[in-house]
Parts: sequence; structure tokens; C-alpha cells
Amino acid sequence: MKIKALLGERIQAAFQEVGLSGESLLQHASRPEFGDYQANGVMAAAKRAGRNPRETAQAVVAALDLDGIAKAVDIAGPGFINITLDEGFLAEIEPLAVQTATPQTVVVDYSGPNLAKEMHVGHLRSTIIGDCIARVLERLGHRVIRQNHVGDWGTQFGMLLTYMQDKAADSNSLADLEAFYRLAKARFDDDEDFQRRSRQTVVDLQSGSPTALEQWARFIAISASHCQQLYDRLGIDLGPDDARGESSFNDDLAPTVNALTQRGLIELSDGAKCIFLDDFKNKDNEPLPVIVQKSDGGYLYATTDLAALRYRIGDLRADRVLYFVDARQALHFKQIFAVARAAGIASQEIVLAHMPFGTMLGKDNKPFKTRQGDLIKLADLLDEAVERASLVLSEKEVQVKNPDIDDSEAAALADMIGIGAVKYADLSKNRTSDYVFDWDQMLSFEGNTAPYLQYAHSRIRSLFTRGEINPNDLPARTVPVDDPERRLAAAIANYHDLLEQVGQEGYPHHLCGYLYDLAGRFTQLYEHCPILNADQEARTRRLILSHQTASILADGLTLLGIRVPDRM
RNA sequence: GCGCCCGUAGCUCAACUGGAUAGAGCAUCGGCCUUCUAAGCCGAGGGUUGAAGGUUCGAGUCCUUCCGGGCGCGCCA
Repeated sequence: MKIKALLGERIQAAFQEVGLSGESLLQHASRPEFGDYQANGVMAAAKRAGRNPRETAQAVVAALDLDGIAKAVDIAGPGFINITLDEGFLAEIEPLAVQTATPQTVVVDYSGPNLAKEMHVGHLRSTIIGDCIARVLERLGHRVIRQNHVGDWGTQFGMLLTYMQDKAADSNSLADLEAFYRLAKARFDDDEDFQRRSRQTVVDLQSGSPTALEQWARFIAISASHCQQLYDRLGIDLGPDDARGESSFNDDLAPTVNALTQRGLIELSDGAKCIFLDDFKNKDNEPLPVIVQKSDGGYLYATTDLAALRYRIGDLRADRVLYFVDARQALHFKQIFAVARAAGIASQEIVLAHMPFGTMLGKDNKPFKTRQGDLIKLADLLDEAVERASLVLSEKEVQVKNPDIDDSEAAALADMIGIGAVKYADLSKNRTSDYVFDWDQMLSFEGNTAPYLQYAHSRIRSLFTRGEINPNDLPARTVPVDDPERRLAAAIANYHDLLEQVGQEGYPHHLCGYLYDLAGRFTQLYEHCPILNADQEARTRRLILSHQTASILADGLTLLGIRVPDRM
């Protein structure tokens, strides 16, 4: 149940009744003593109406119908309305019933690695943030279509295919894609004949030569399988069916430019086909073009993106298209969206949103690289994560806590914790800013980390194991009584609102913050109140709340793409 | 030169988009294991939110100007 929407409607109704216009400005209470929610809208509205804010608040509260929802509605300060929810109301909420009444078709564009090279840390953010938001939207009941816009076309493939041919390369020699790329590049840089043949291969490829296409397909298949291995390791919901590379829009590029021409948007500038839009200026304050076809007839990535957008809206019937792409491409997307609107590719009702993110930095606050200055391979990063996690586990003497965990279970745990820690470190920071990658911080069991949440979850599970209780035998709901119970119940009830917000705005760190807060409220209950050893009534109550908490933690971590061990 | 983003505790990050006394974790200091996982909990210190103006009942958040950092800006993607 969306509590905020419900309260918002009721307050709006009360505003109307007392002749007030404006928003209720409802938000969570900033301090516990203010209750659960606060509405801040009265002060501004009263000001506009020239009325006394405090008296206006009185009138709104008098007109406000929250029977069965709130147990207290107070006025504080200059005209804040503080709302304390009724415990019975909290108990009625099914926390995991989060399906929307108005499902949309949402295309989520994320990951998009360049298949000419191996995946490196630069692909991590797009991949895991996009994956999380796709899962959240799906959880809310939207029709989600994942689009992995892989870089599988372009001049660099001429070089790679020619080198592959020269070396009679098989999948084995492509096992280290990065090394292969470097060798091909080195050859290209100091061998003129090789350069000539590489350019010819590009021409062959673009003109549809069967031999070139066959080699290209072989290369792409091998490279894509490398990606797939990483997706599987990372627990990313992307497969071959989600991949729609640049090459797949090849045949649509000319029609796309034609469509723009017919709309009268195209101008020739130095032989290139350009679109000039009013809002974009270059460094000399002259109109800035979006170039869709080069003077030599070649197309550019703007063209590909427009063709892809035509497909997403025309064929996939998207209501929203979300792009999880590096913040540096902000201008590019602004232009693409503006062209798409001007050209009628996207009507005003369709939401197009660039969901930008910042750069991953090392502890020195510079882009995260090896000592040699190379980008770090994703595969190496994950190896190190698991290795470090397994080290932490042995330090913490996991066998003391759970003596019957054997080596293979411990290895599986290290995997879940290590990979989860890397993903969570990224997901828990504000998407739009750069963030500092710090092994010790992310693998710590203290603070807002994946291991802490996994641990909190396993602690709850162990309650049920130890008490030999099947959670399904418990009643589904309970009315909280003691303070820690109430605080926990209030957070549990808020899950739907939170997911709604994350699905709308695309900030996974809000989900992380929520789960951390939820886990904190649980451990407070756990520390301050006995659960298994409480009297029958309290025991049942607390077990129900514990089970709800564990369910949300498991659900939330799953939406983050992080695995949830039963014990650790 | 123009444009976009950022600057919050010693460090890493929050602050629900204009609300009440700016919050967490790490680090520092002090408490709590004969009852459910101490990988935990409770508490203390630590801030002129880069600076100065402005807008208003109210500003970390909005506007202006500086300072400092990152990124982008015609035929790469």
C-alpha cells in the first residue's frame, strides 16, 4: 500500500474543504518525536492566501479525515502537521504487495559494452545500476524490456578481423580479448599493408561480404560469451536475447536520415547532414549541429541512437526509455531527445530519460586504474573481491559461529559476500556523483554495506532455525506494541512507497539506505527485546515482524542483484 | 570562451528535491556477552555545509558573484 499517496489525498481533500490551494508537501517526519509523517504545505499555502498559518493548520486538521489511519494529528511550530499512524493500520499493510495499478512498458538501456575489448571497471556502474532499476520496475509490475546496446560495429573490427585472419585465430587465442586487441592494434600501428587490408575489411563488412560477415559473427559470438560469463558471475539479468547491438540498426540508418529529411530538419554543412536546434550553441555561440551523416556518407552514433529510439518506441511500444549511461554523454542525450521530439519520433507523452552516473575513483581520488595506468578488467576485480571476502571470512573465524559450514559452503559464501560487496558499494552511493572505490570499506561488516545486510538477514533466519519455527505457520500480520516493534513496523509498512520512488527516480542508493535503516531497526529490537524467550504473545508478535523484515531484506537485496545467504 | 556536474565532520557517504536541532559508518574515547550470531548494541566528542551577498515565515538545497575540482563543446563512440 502506498501510504504517502493515501495521506496526500486525504490532506488535499482537507485543503479543498477549507479553501486552501497548494501541495500538502508530505514527507517522513524529520524526527521521531514528530510522529511518522509531516505535512509542510500549510505554511506556504496560508501565506499565499494571506491567512494565519497556525489557524489555517487548525482548520485543515479539523477537516482532515484519517479515521483508522492515524492515531494522532498534531500541529507544531508555525504550522507543521505531524501525523502518527495507528498501529492497527500499520498491521493491515502487506509489505510485499507492491504491484502497480498502472503498468507501463519501460525500455531500460544498460551495460552496453564494446565487444572489441574486454569488459573493464568502466562498465560496472551502468551494468549494475541499470540491472537494479530494471528489477525494481519489474517488481512493481511494469513490462520491462532490457536493451543491451553493445558496441559490435565500427572501424576497429576491421583491424581485429584482419588480425584474426592472419593468425588463423580460434576461440582459444581470443580467450584473452584484451591482449588480442593490443596485439592487433600494435600491428595496425606499424604495418602499412596491414592497415590497408584492415580498411578493406571494414569496407567488405559494411558492404555485406559473406566472408567478412561470417568472421565478424564468429568474433562477436566469442566476445559476447566473455560478457555473458561476467554477467552470470555478477548475477546480472542480461542474456543473448537482450542484446541489440549497433549492428542491428545498420539497415535503419538511411531510413532514419530520410525521415529527418522529410521533416525538413536536415541542413548541409561542409557536406555533412546536420540538424540545428535552437537550444544548442557551440563555443562561439553559433548553432551546434547534431551530425547524422558524415560528408563521406558514413553514419554516426547519433544516427544509431535515433534509429534505436525509433525501434524502441515504434516496435517495442515503450512508454518510458531509460538510458543508464555515463554522465559525460549528457549533452549527446539532450540533443538526441530534442531531435526525437522535433522529428516526431517520440511524442510528448513518452518519457525519455538519461540516468547519468559518475566515475569510479581510486583512493587517490583519480579514476580507478592499475599502477601501470591501465583500466582494471572486470574479471580481475571480481577475482580479487572473492579472494578478499574469503580472507575476511577466515579472519572472522566463521567456523566458530557456524561449525558445520564446510569448505564448499564457505567458498560459496565468499562469492556471495565478495561480489555483493562490490555491487553494493556502487549501488549505495548517489548515482550522479563520482565515488571512491575502497576494498576495506565495502567488505566491512560495519556500516552501510552488503555484508552487514546479509548478516542481519542470516541472524533472523537463524532465529527460525533455532526455534524450529516455520514462518508460514505464523499469522501474517500483527499489531506492534513495544516501541522497537513499532519503529520496525513503520519501516516495514514503507517498503512500497520506497520502491515506487526508486522505480520513478532511478536511484538505487535510496533502496540501500532503506534496507540499512530497516536492518538497524531490527537489530535494535533484537538487542533490546527477547524474541524466542518472550512470553507467548510478544514472541509471536516479534517473530512476525522478524519474518517480515527478513522477507523485505531478501527481496530488497535481490532487487539490488545481491545474493542472500541463509546463514553465515 | 560557452555549457553541465560537484564542493557537507579527519576519511567515506546521507539529508526523501525549500522545512523544525544537518545525520550514519570508519577513525578516537567510554560502556554492554551465565538467554536468541558481540560480524552486534548503547553513549561521548567532532560542522561557519568552499566564500560573500540575495530571495522568504524558513536555505546544505533556489538566484548572483567569486574560489577550487571534474567533464563536455562539427563529421570517434
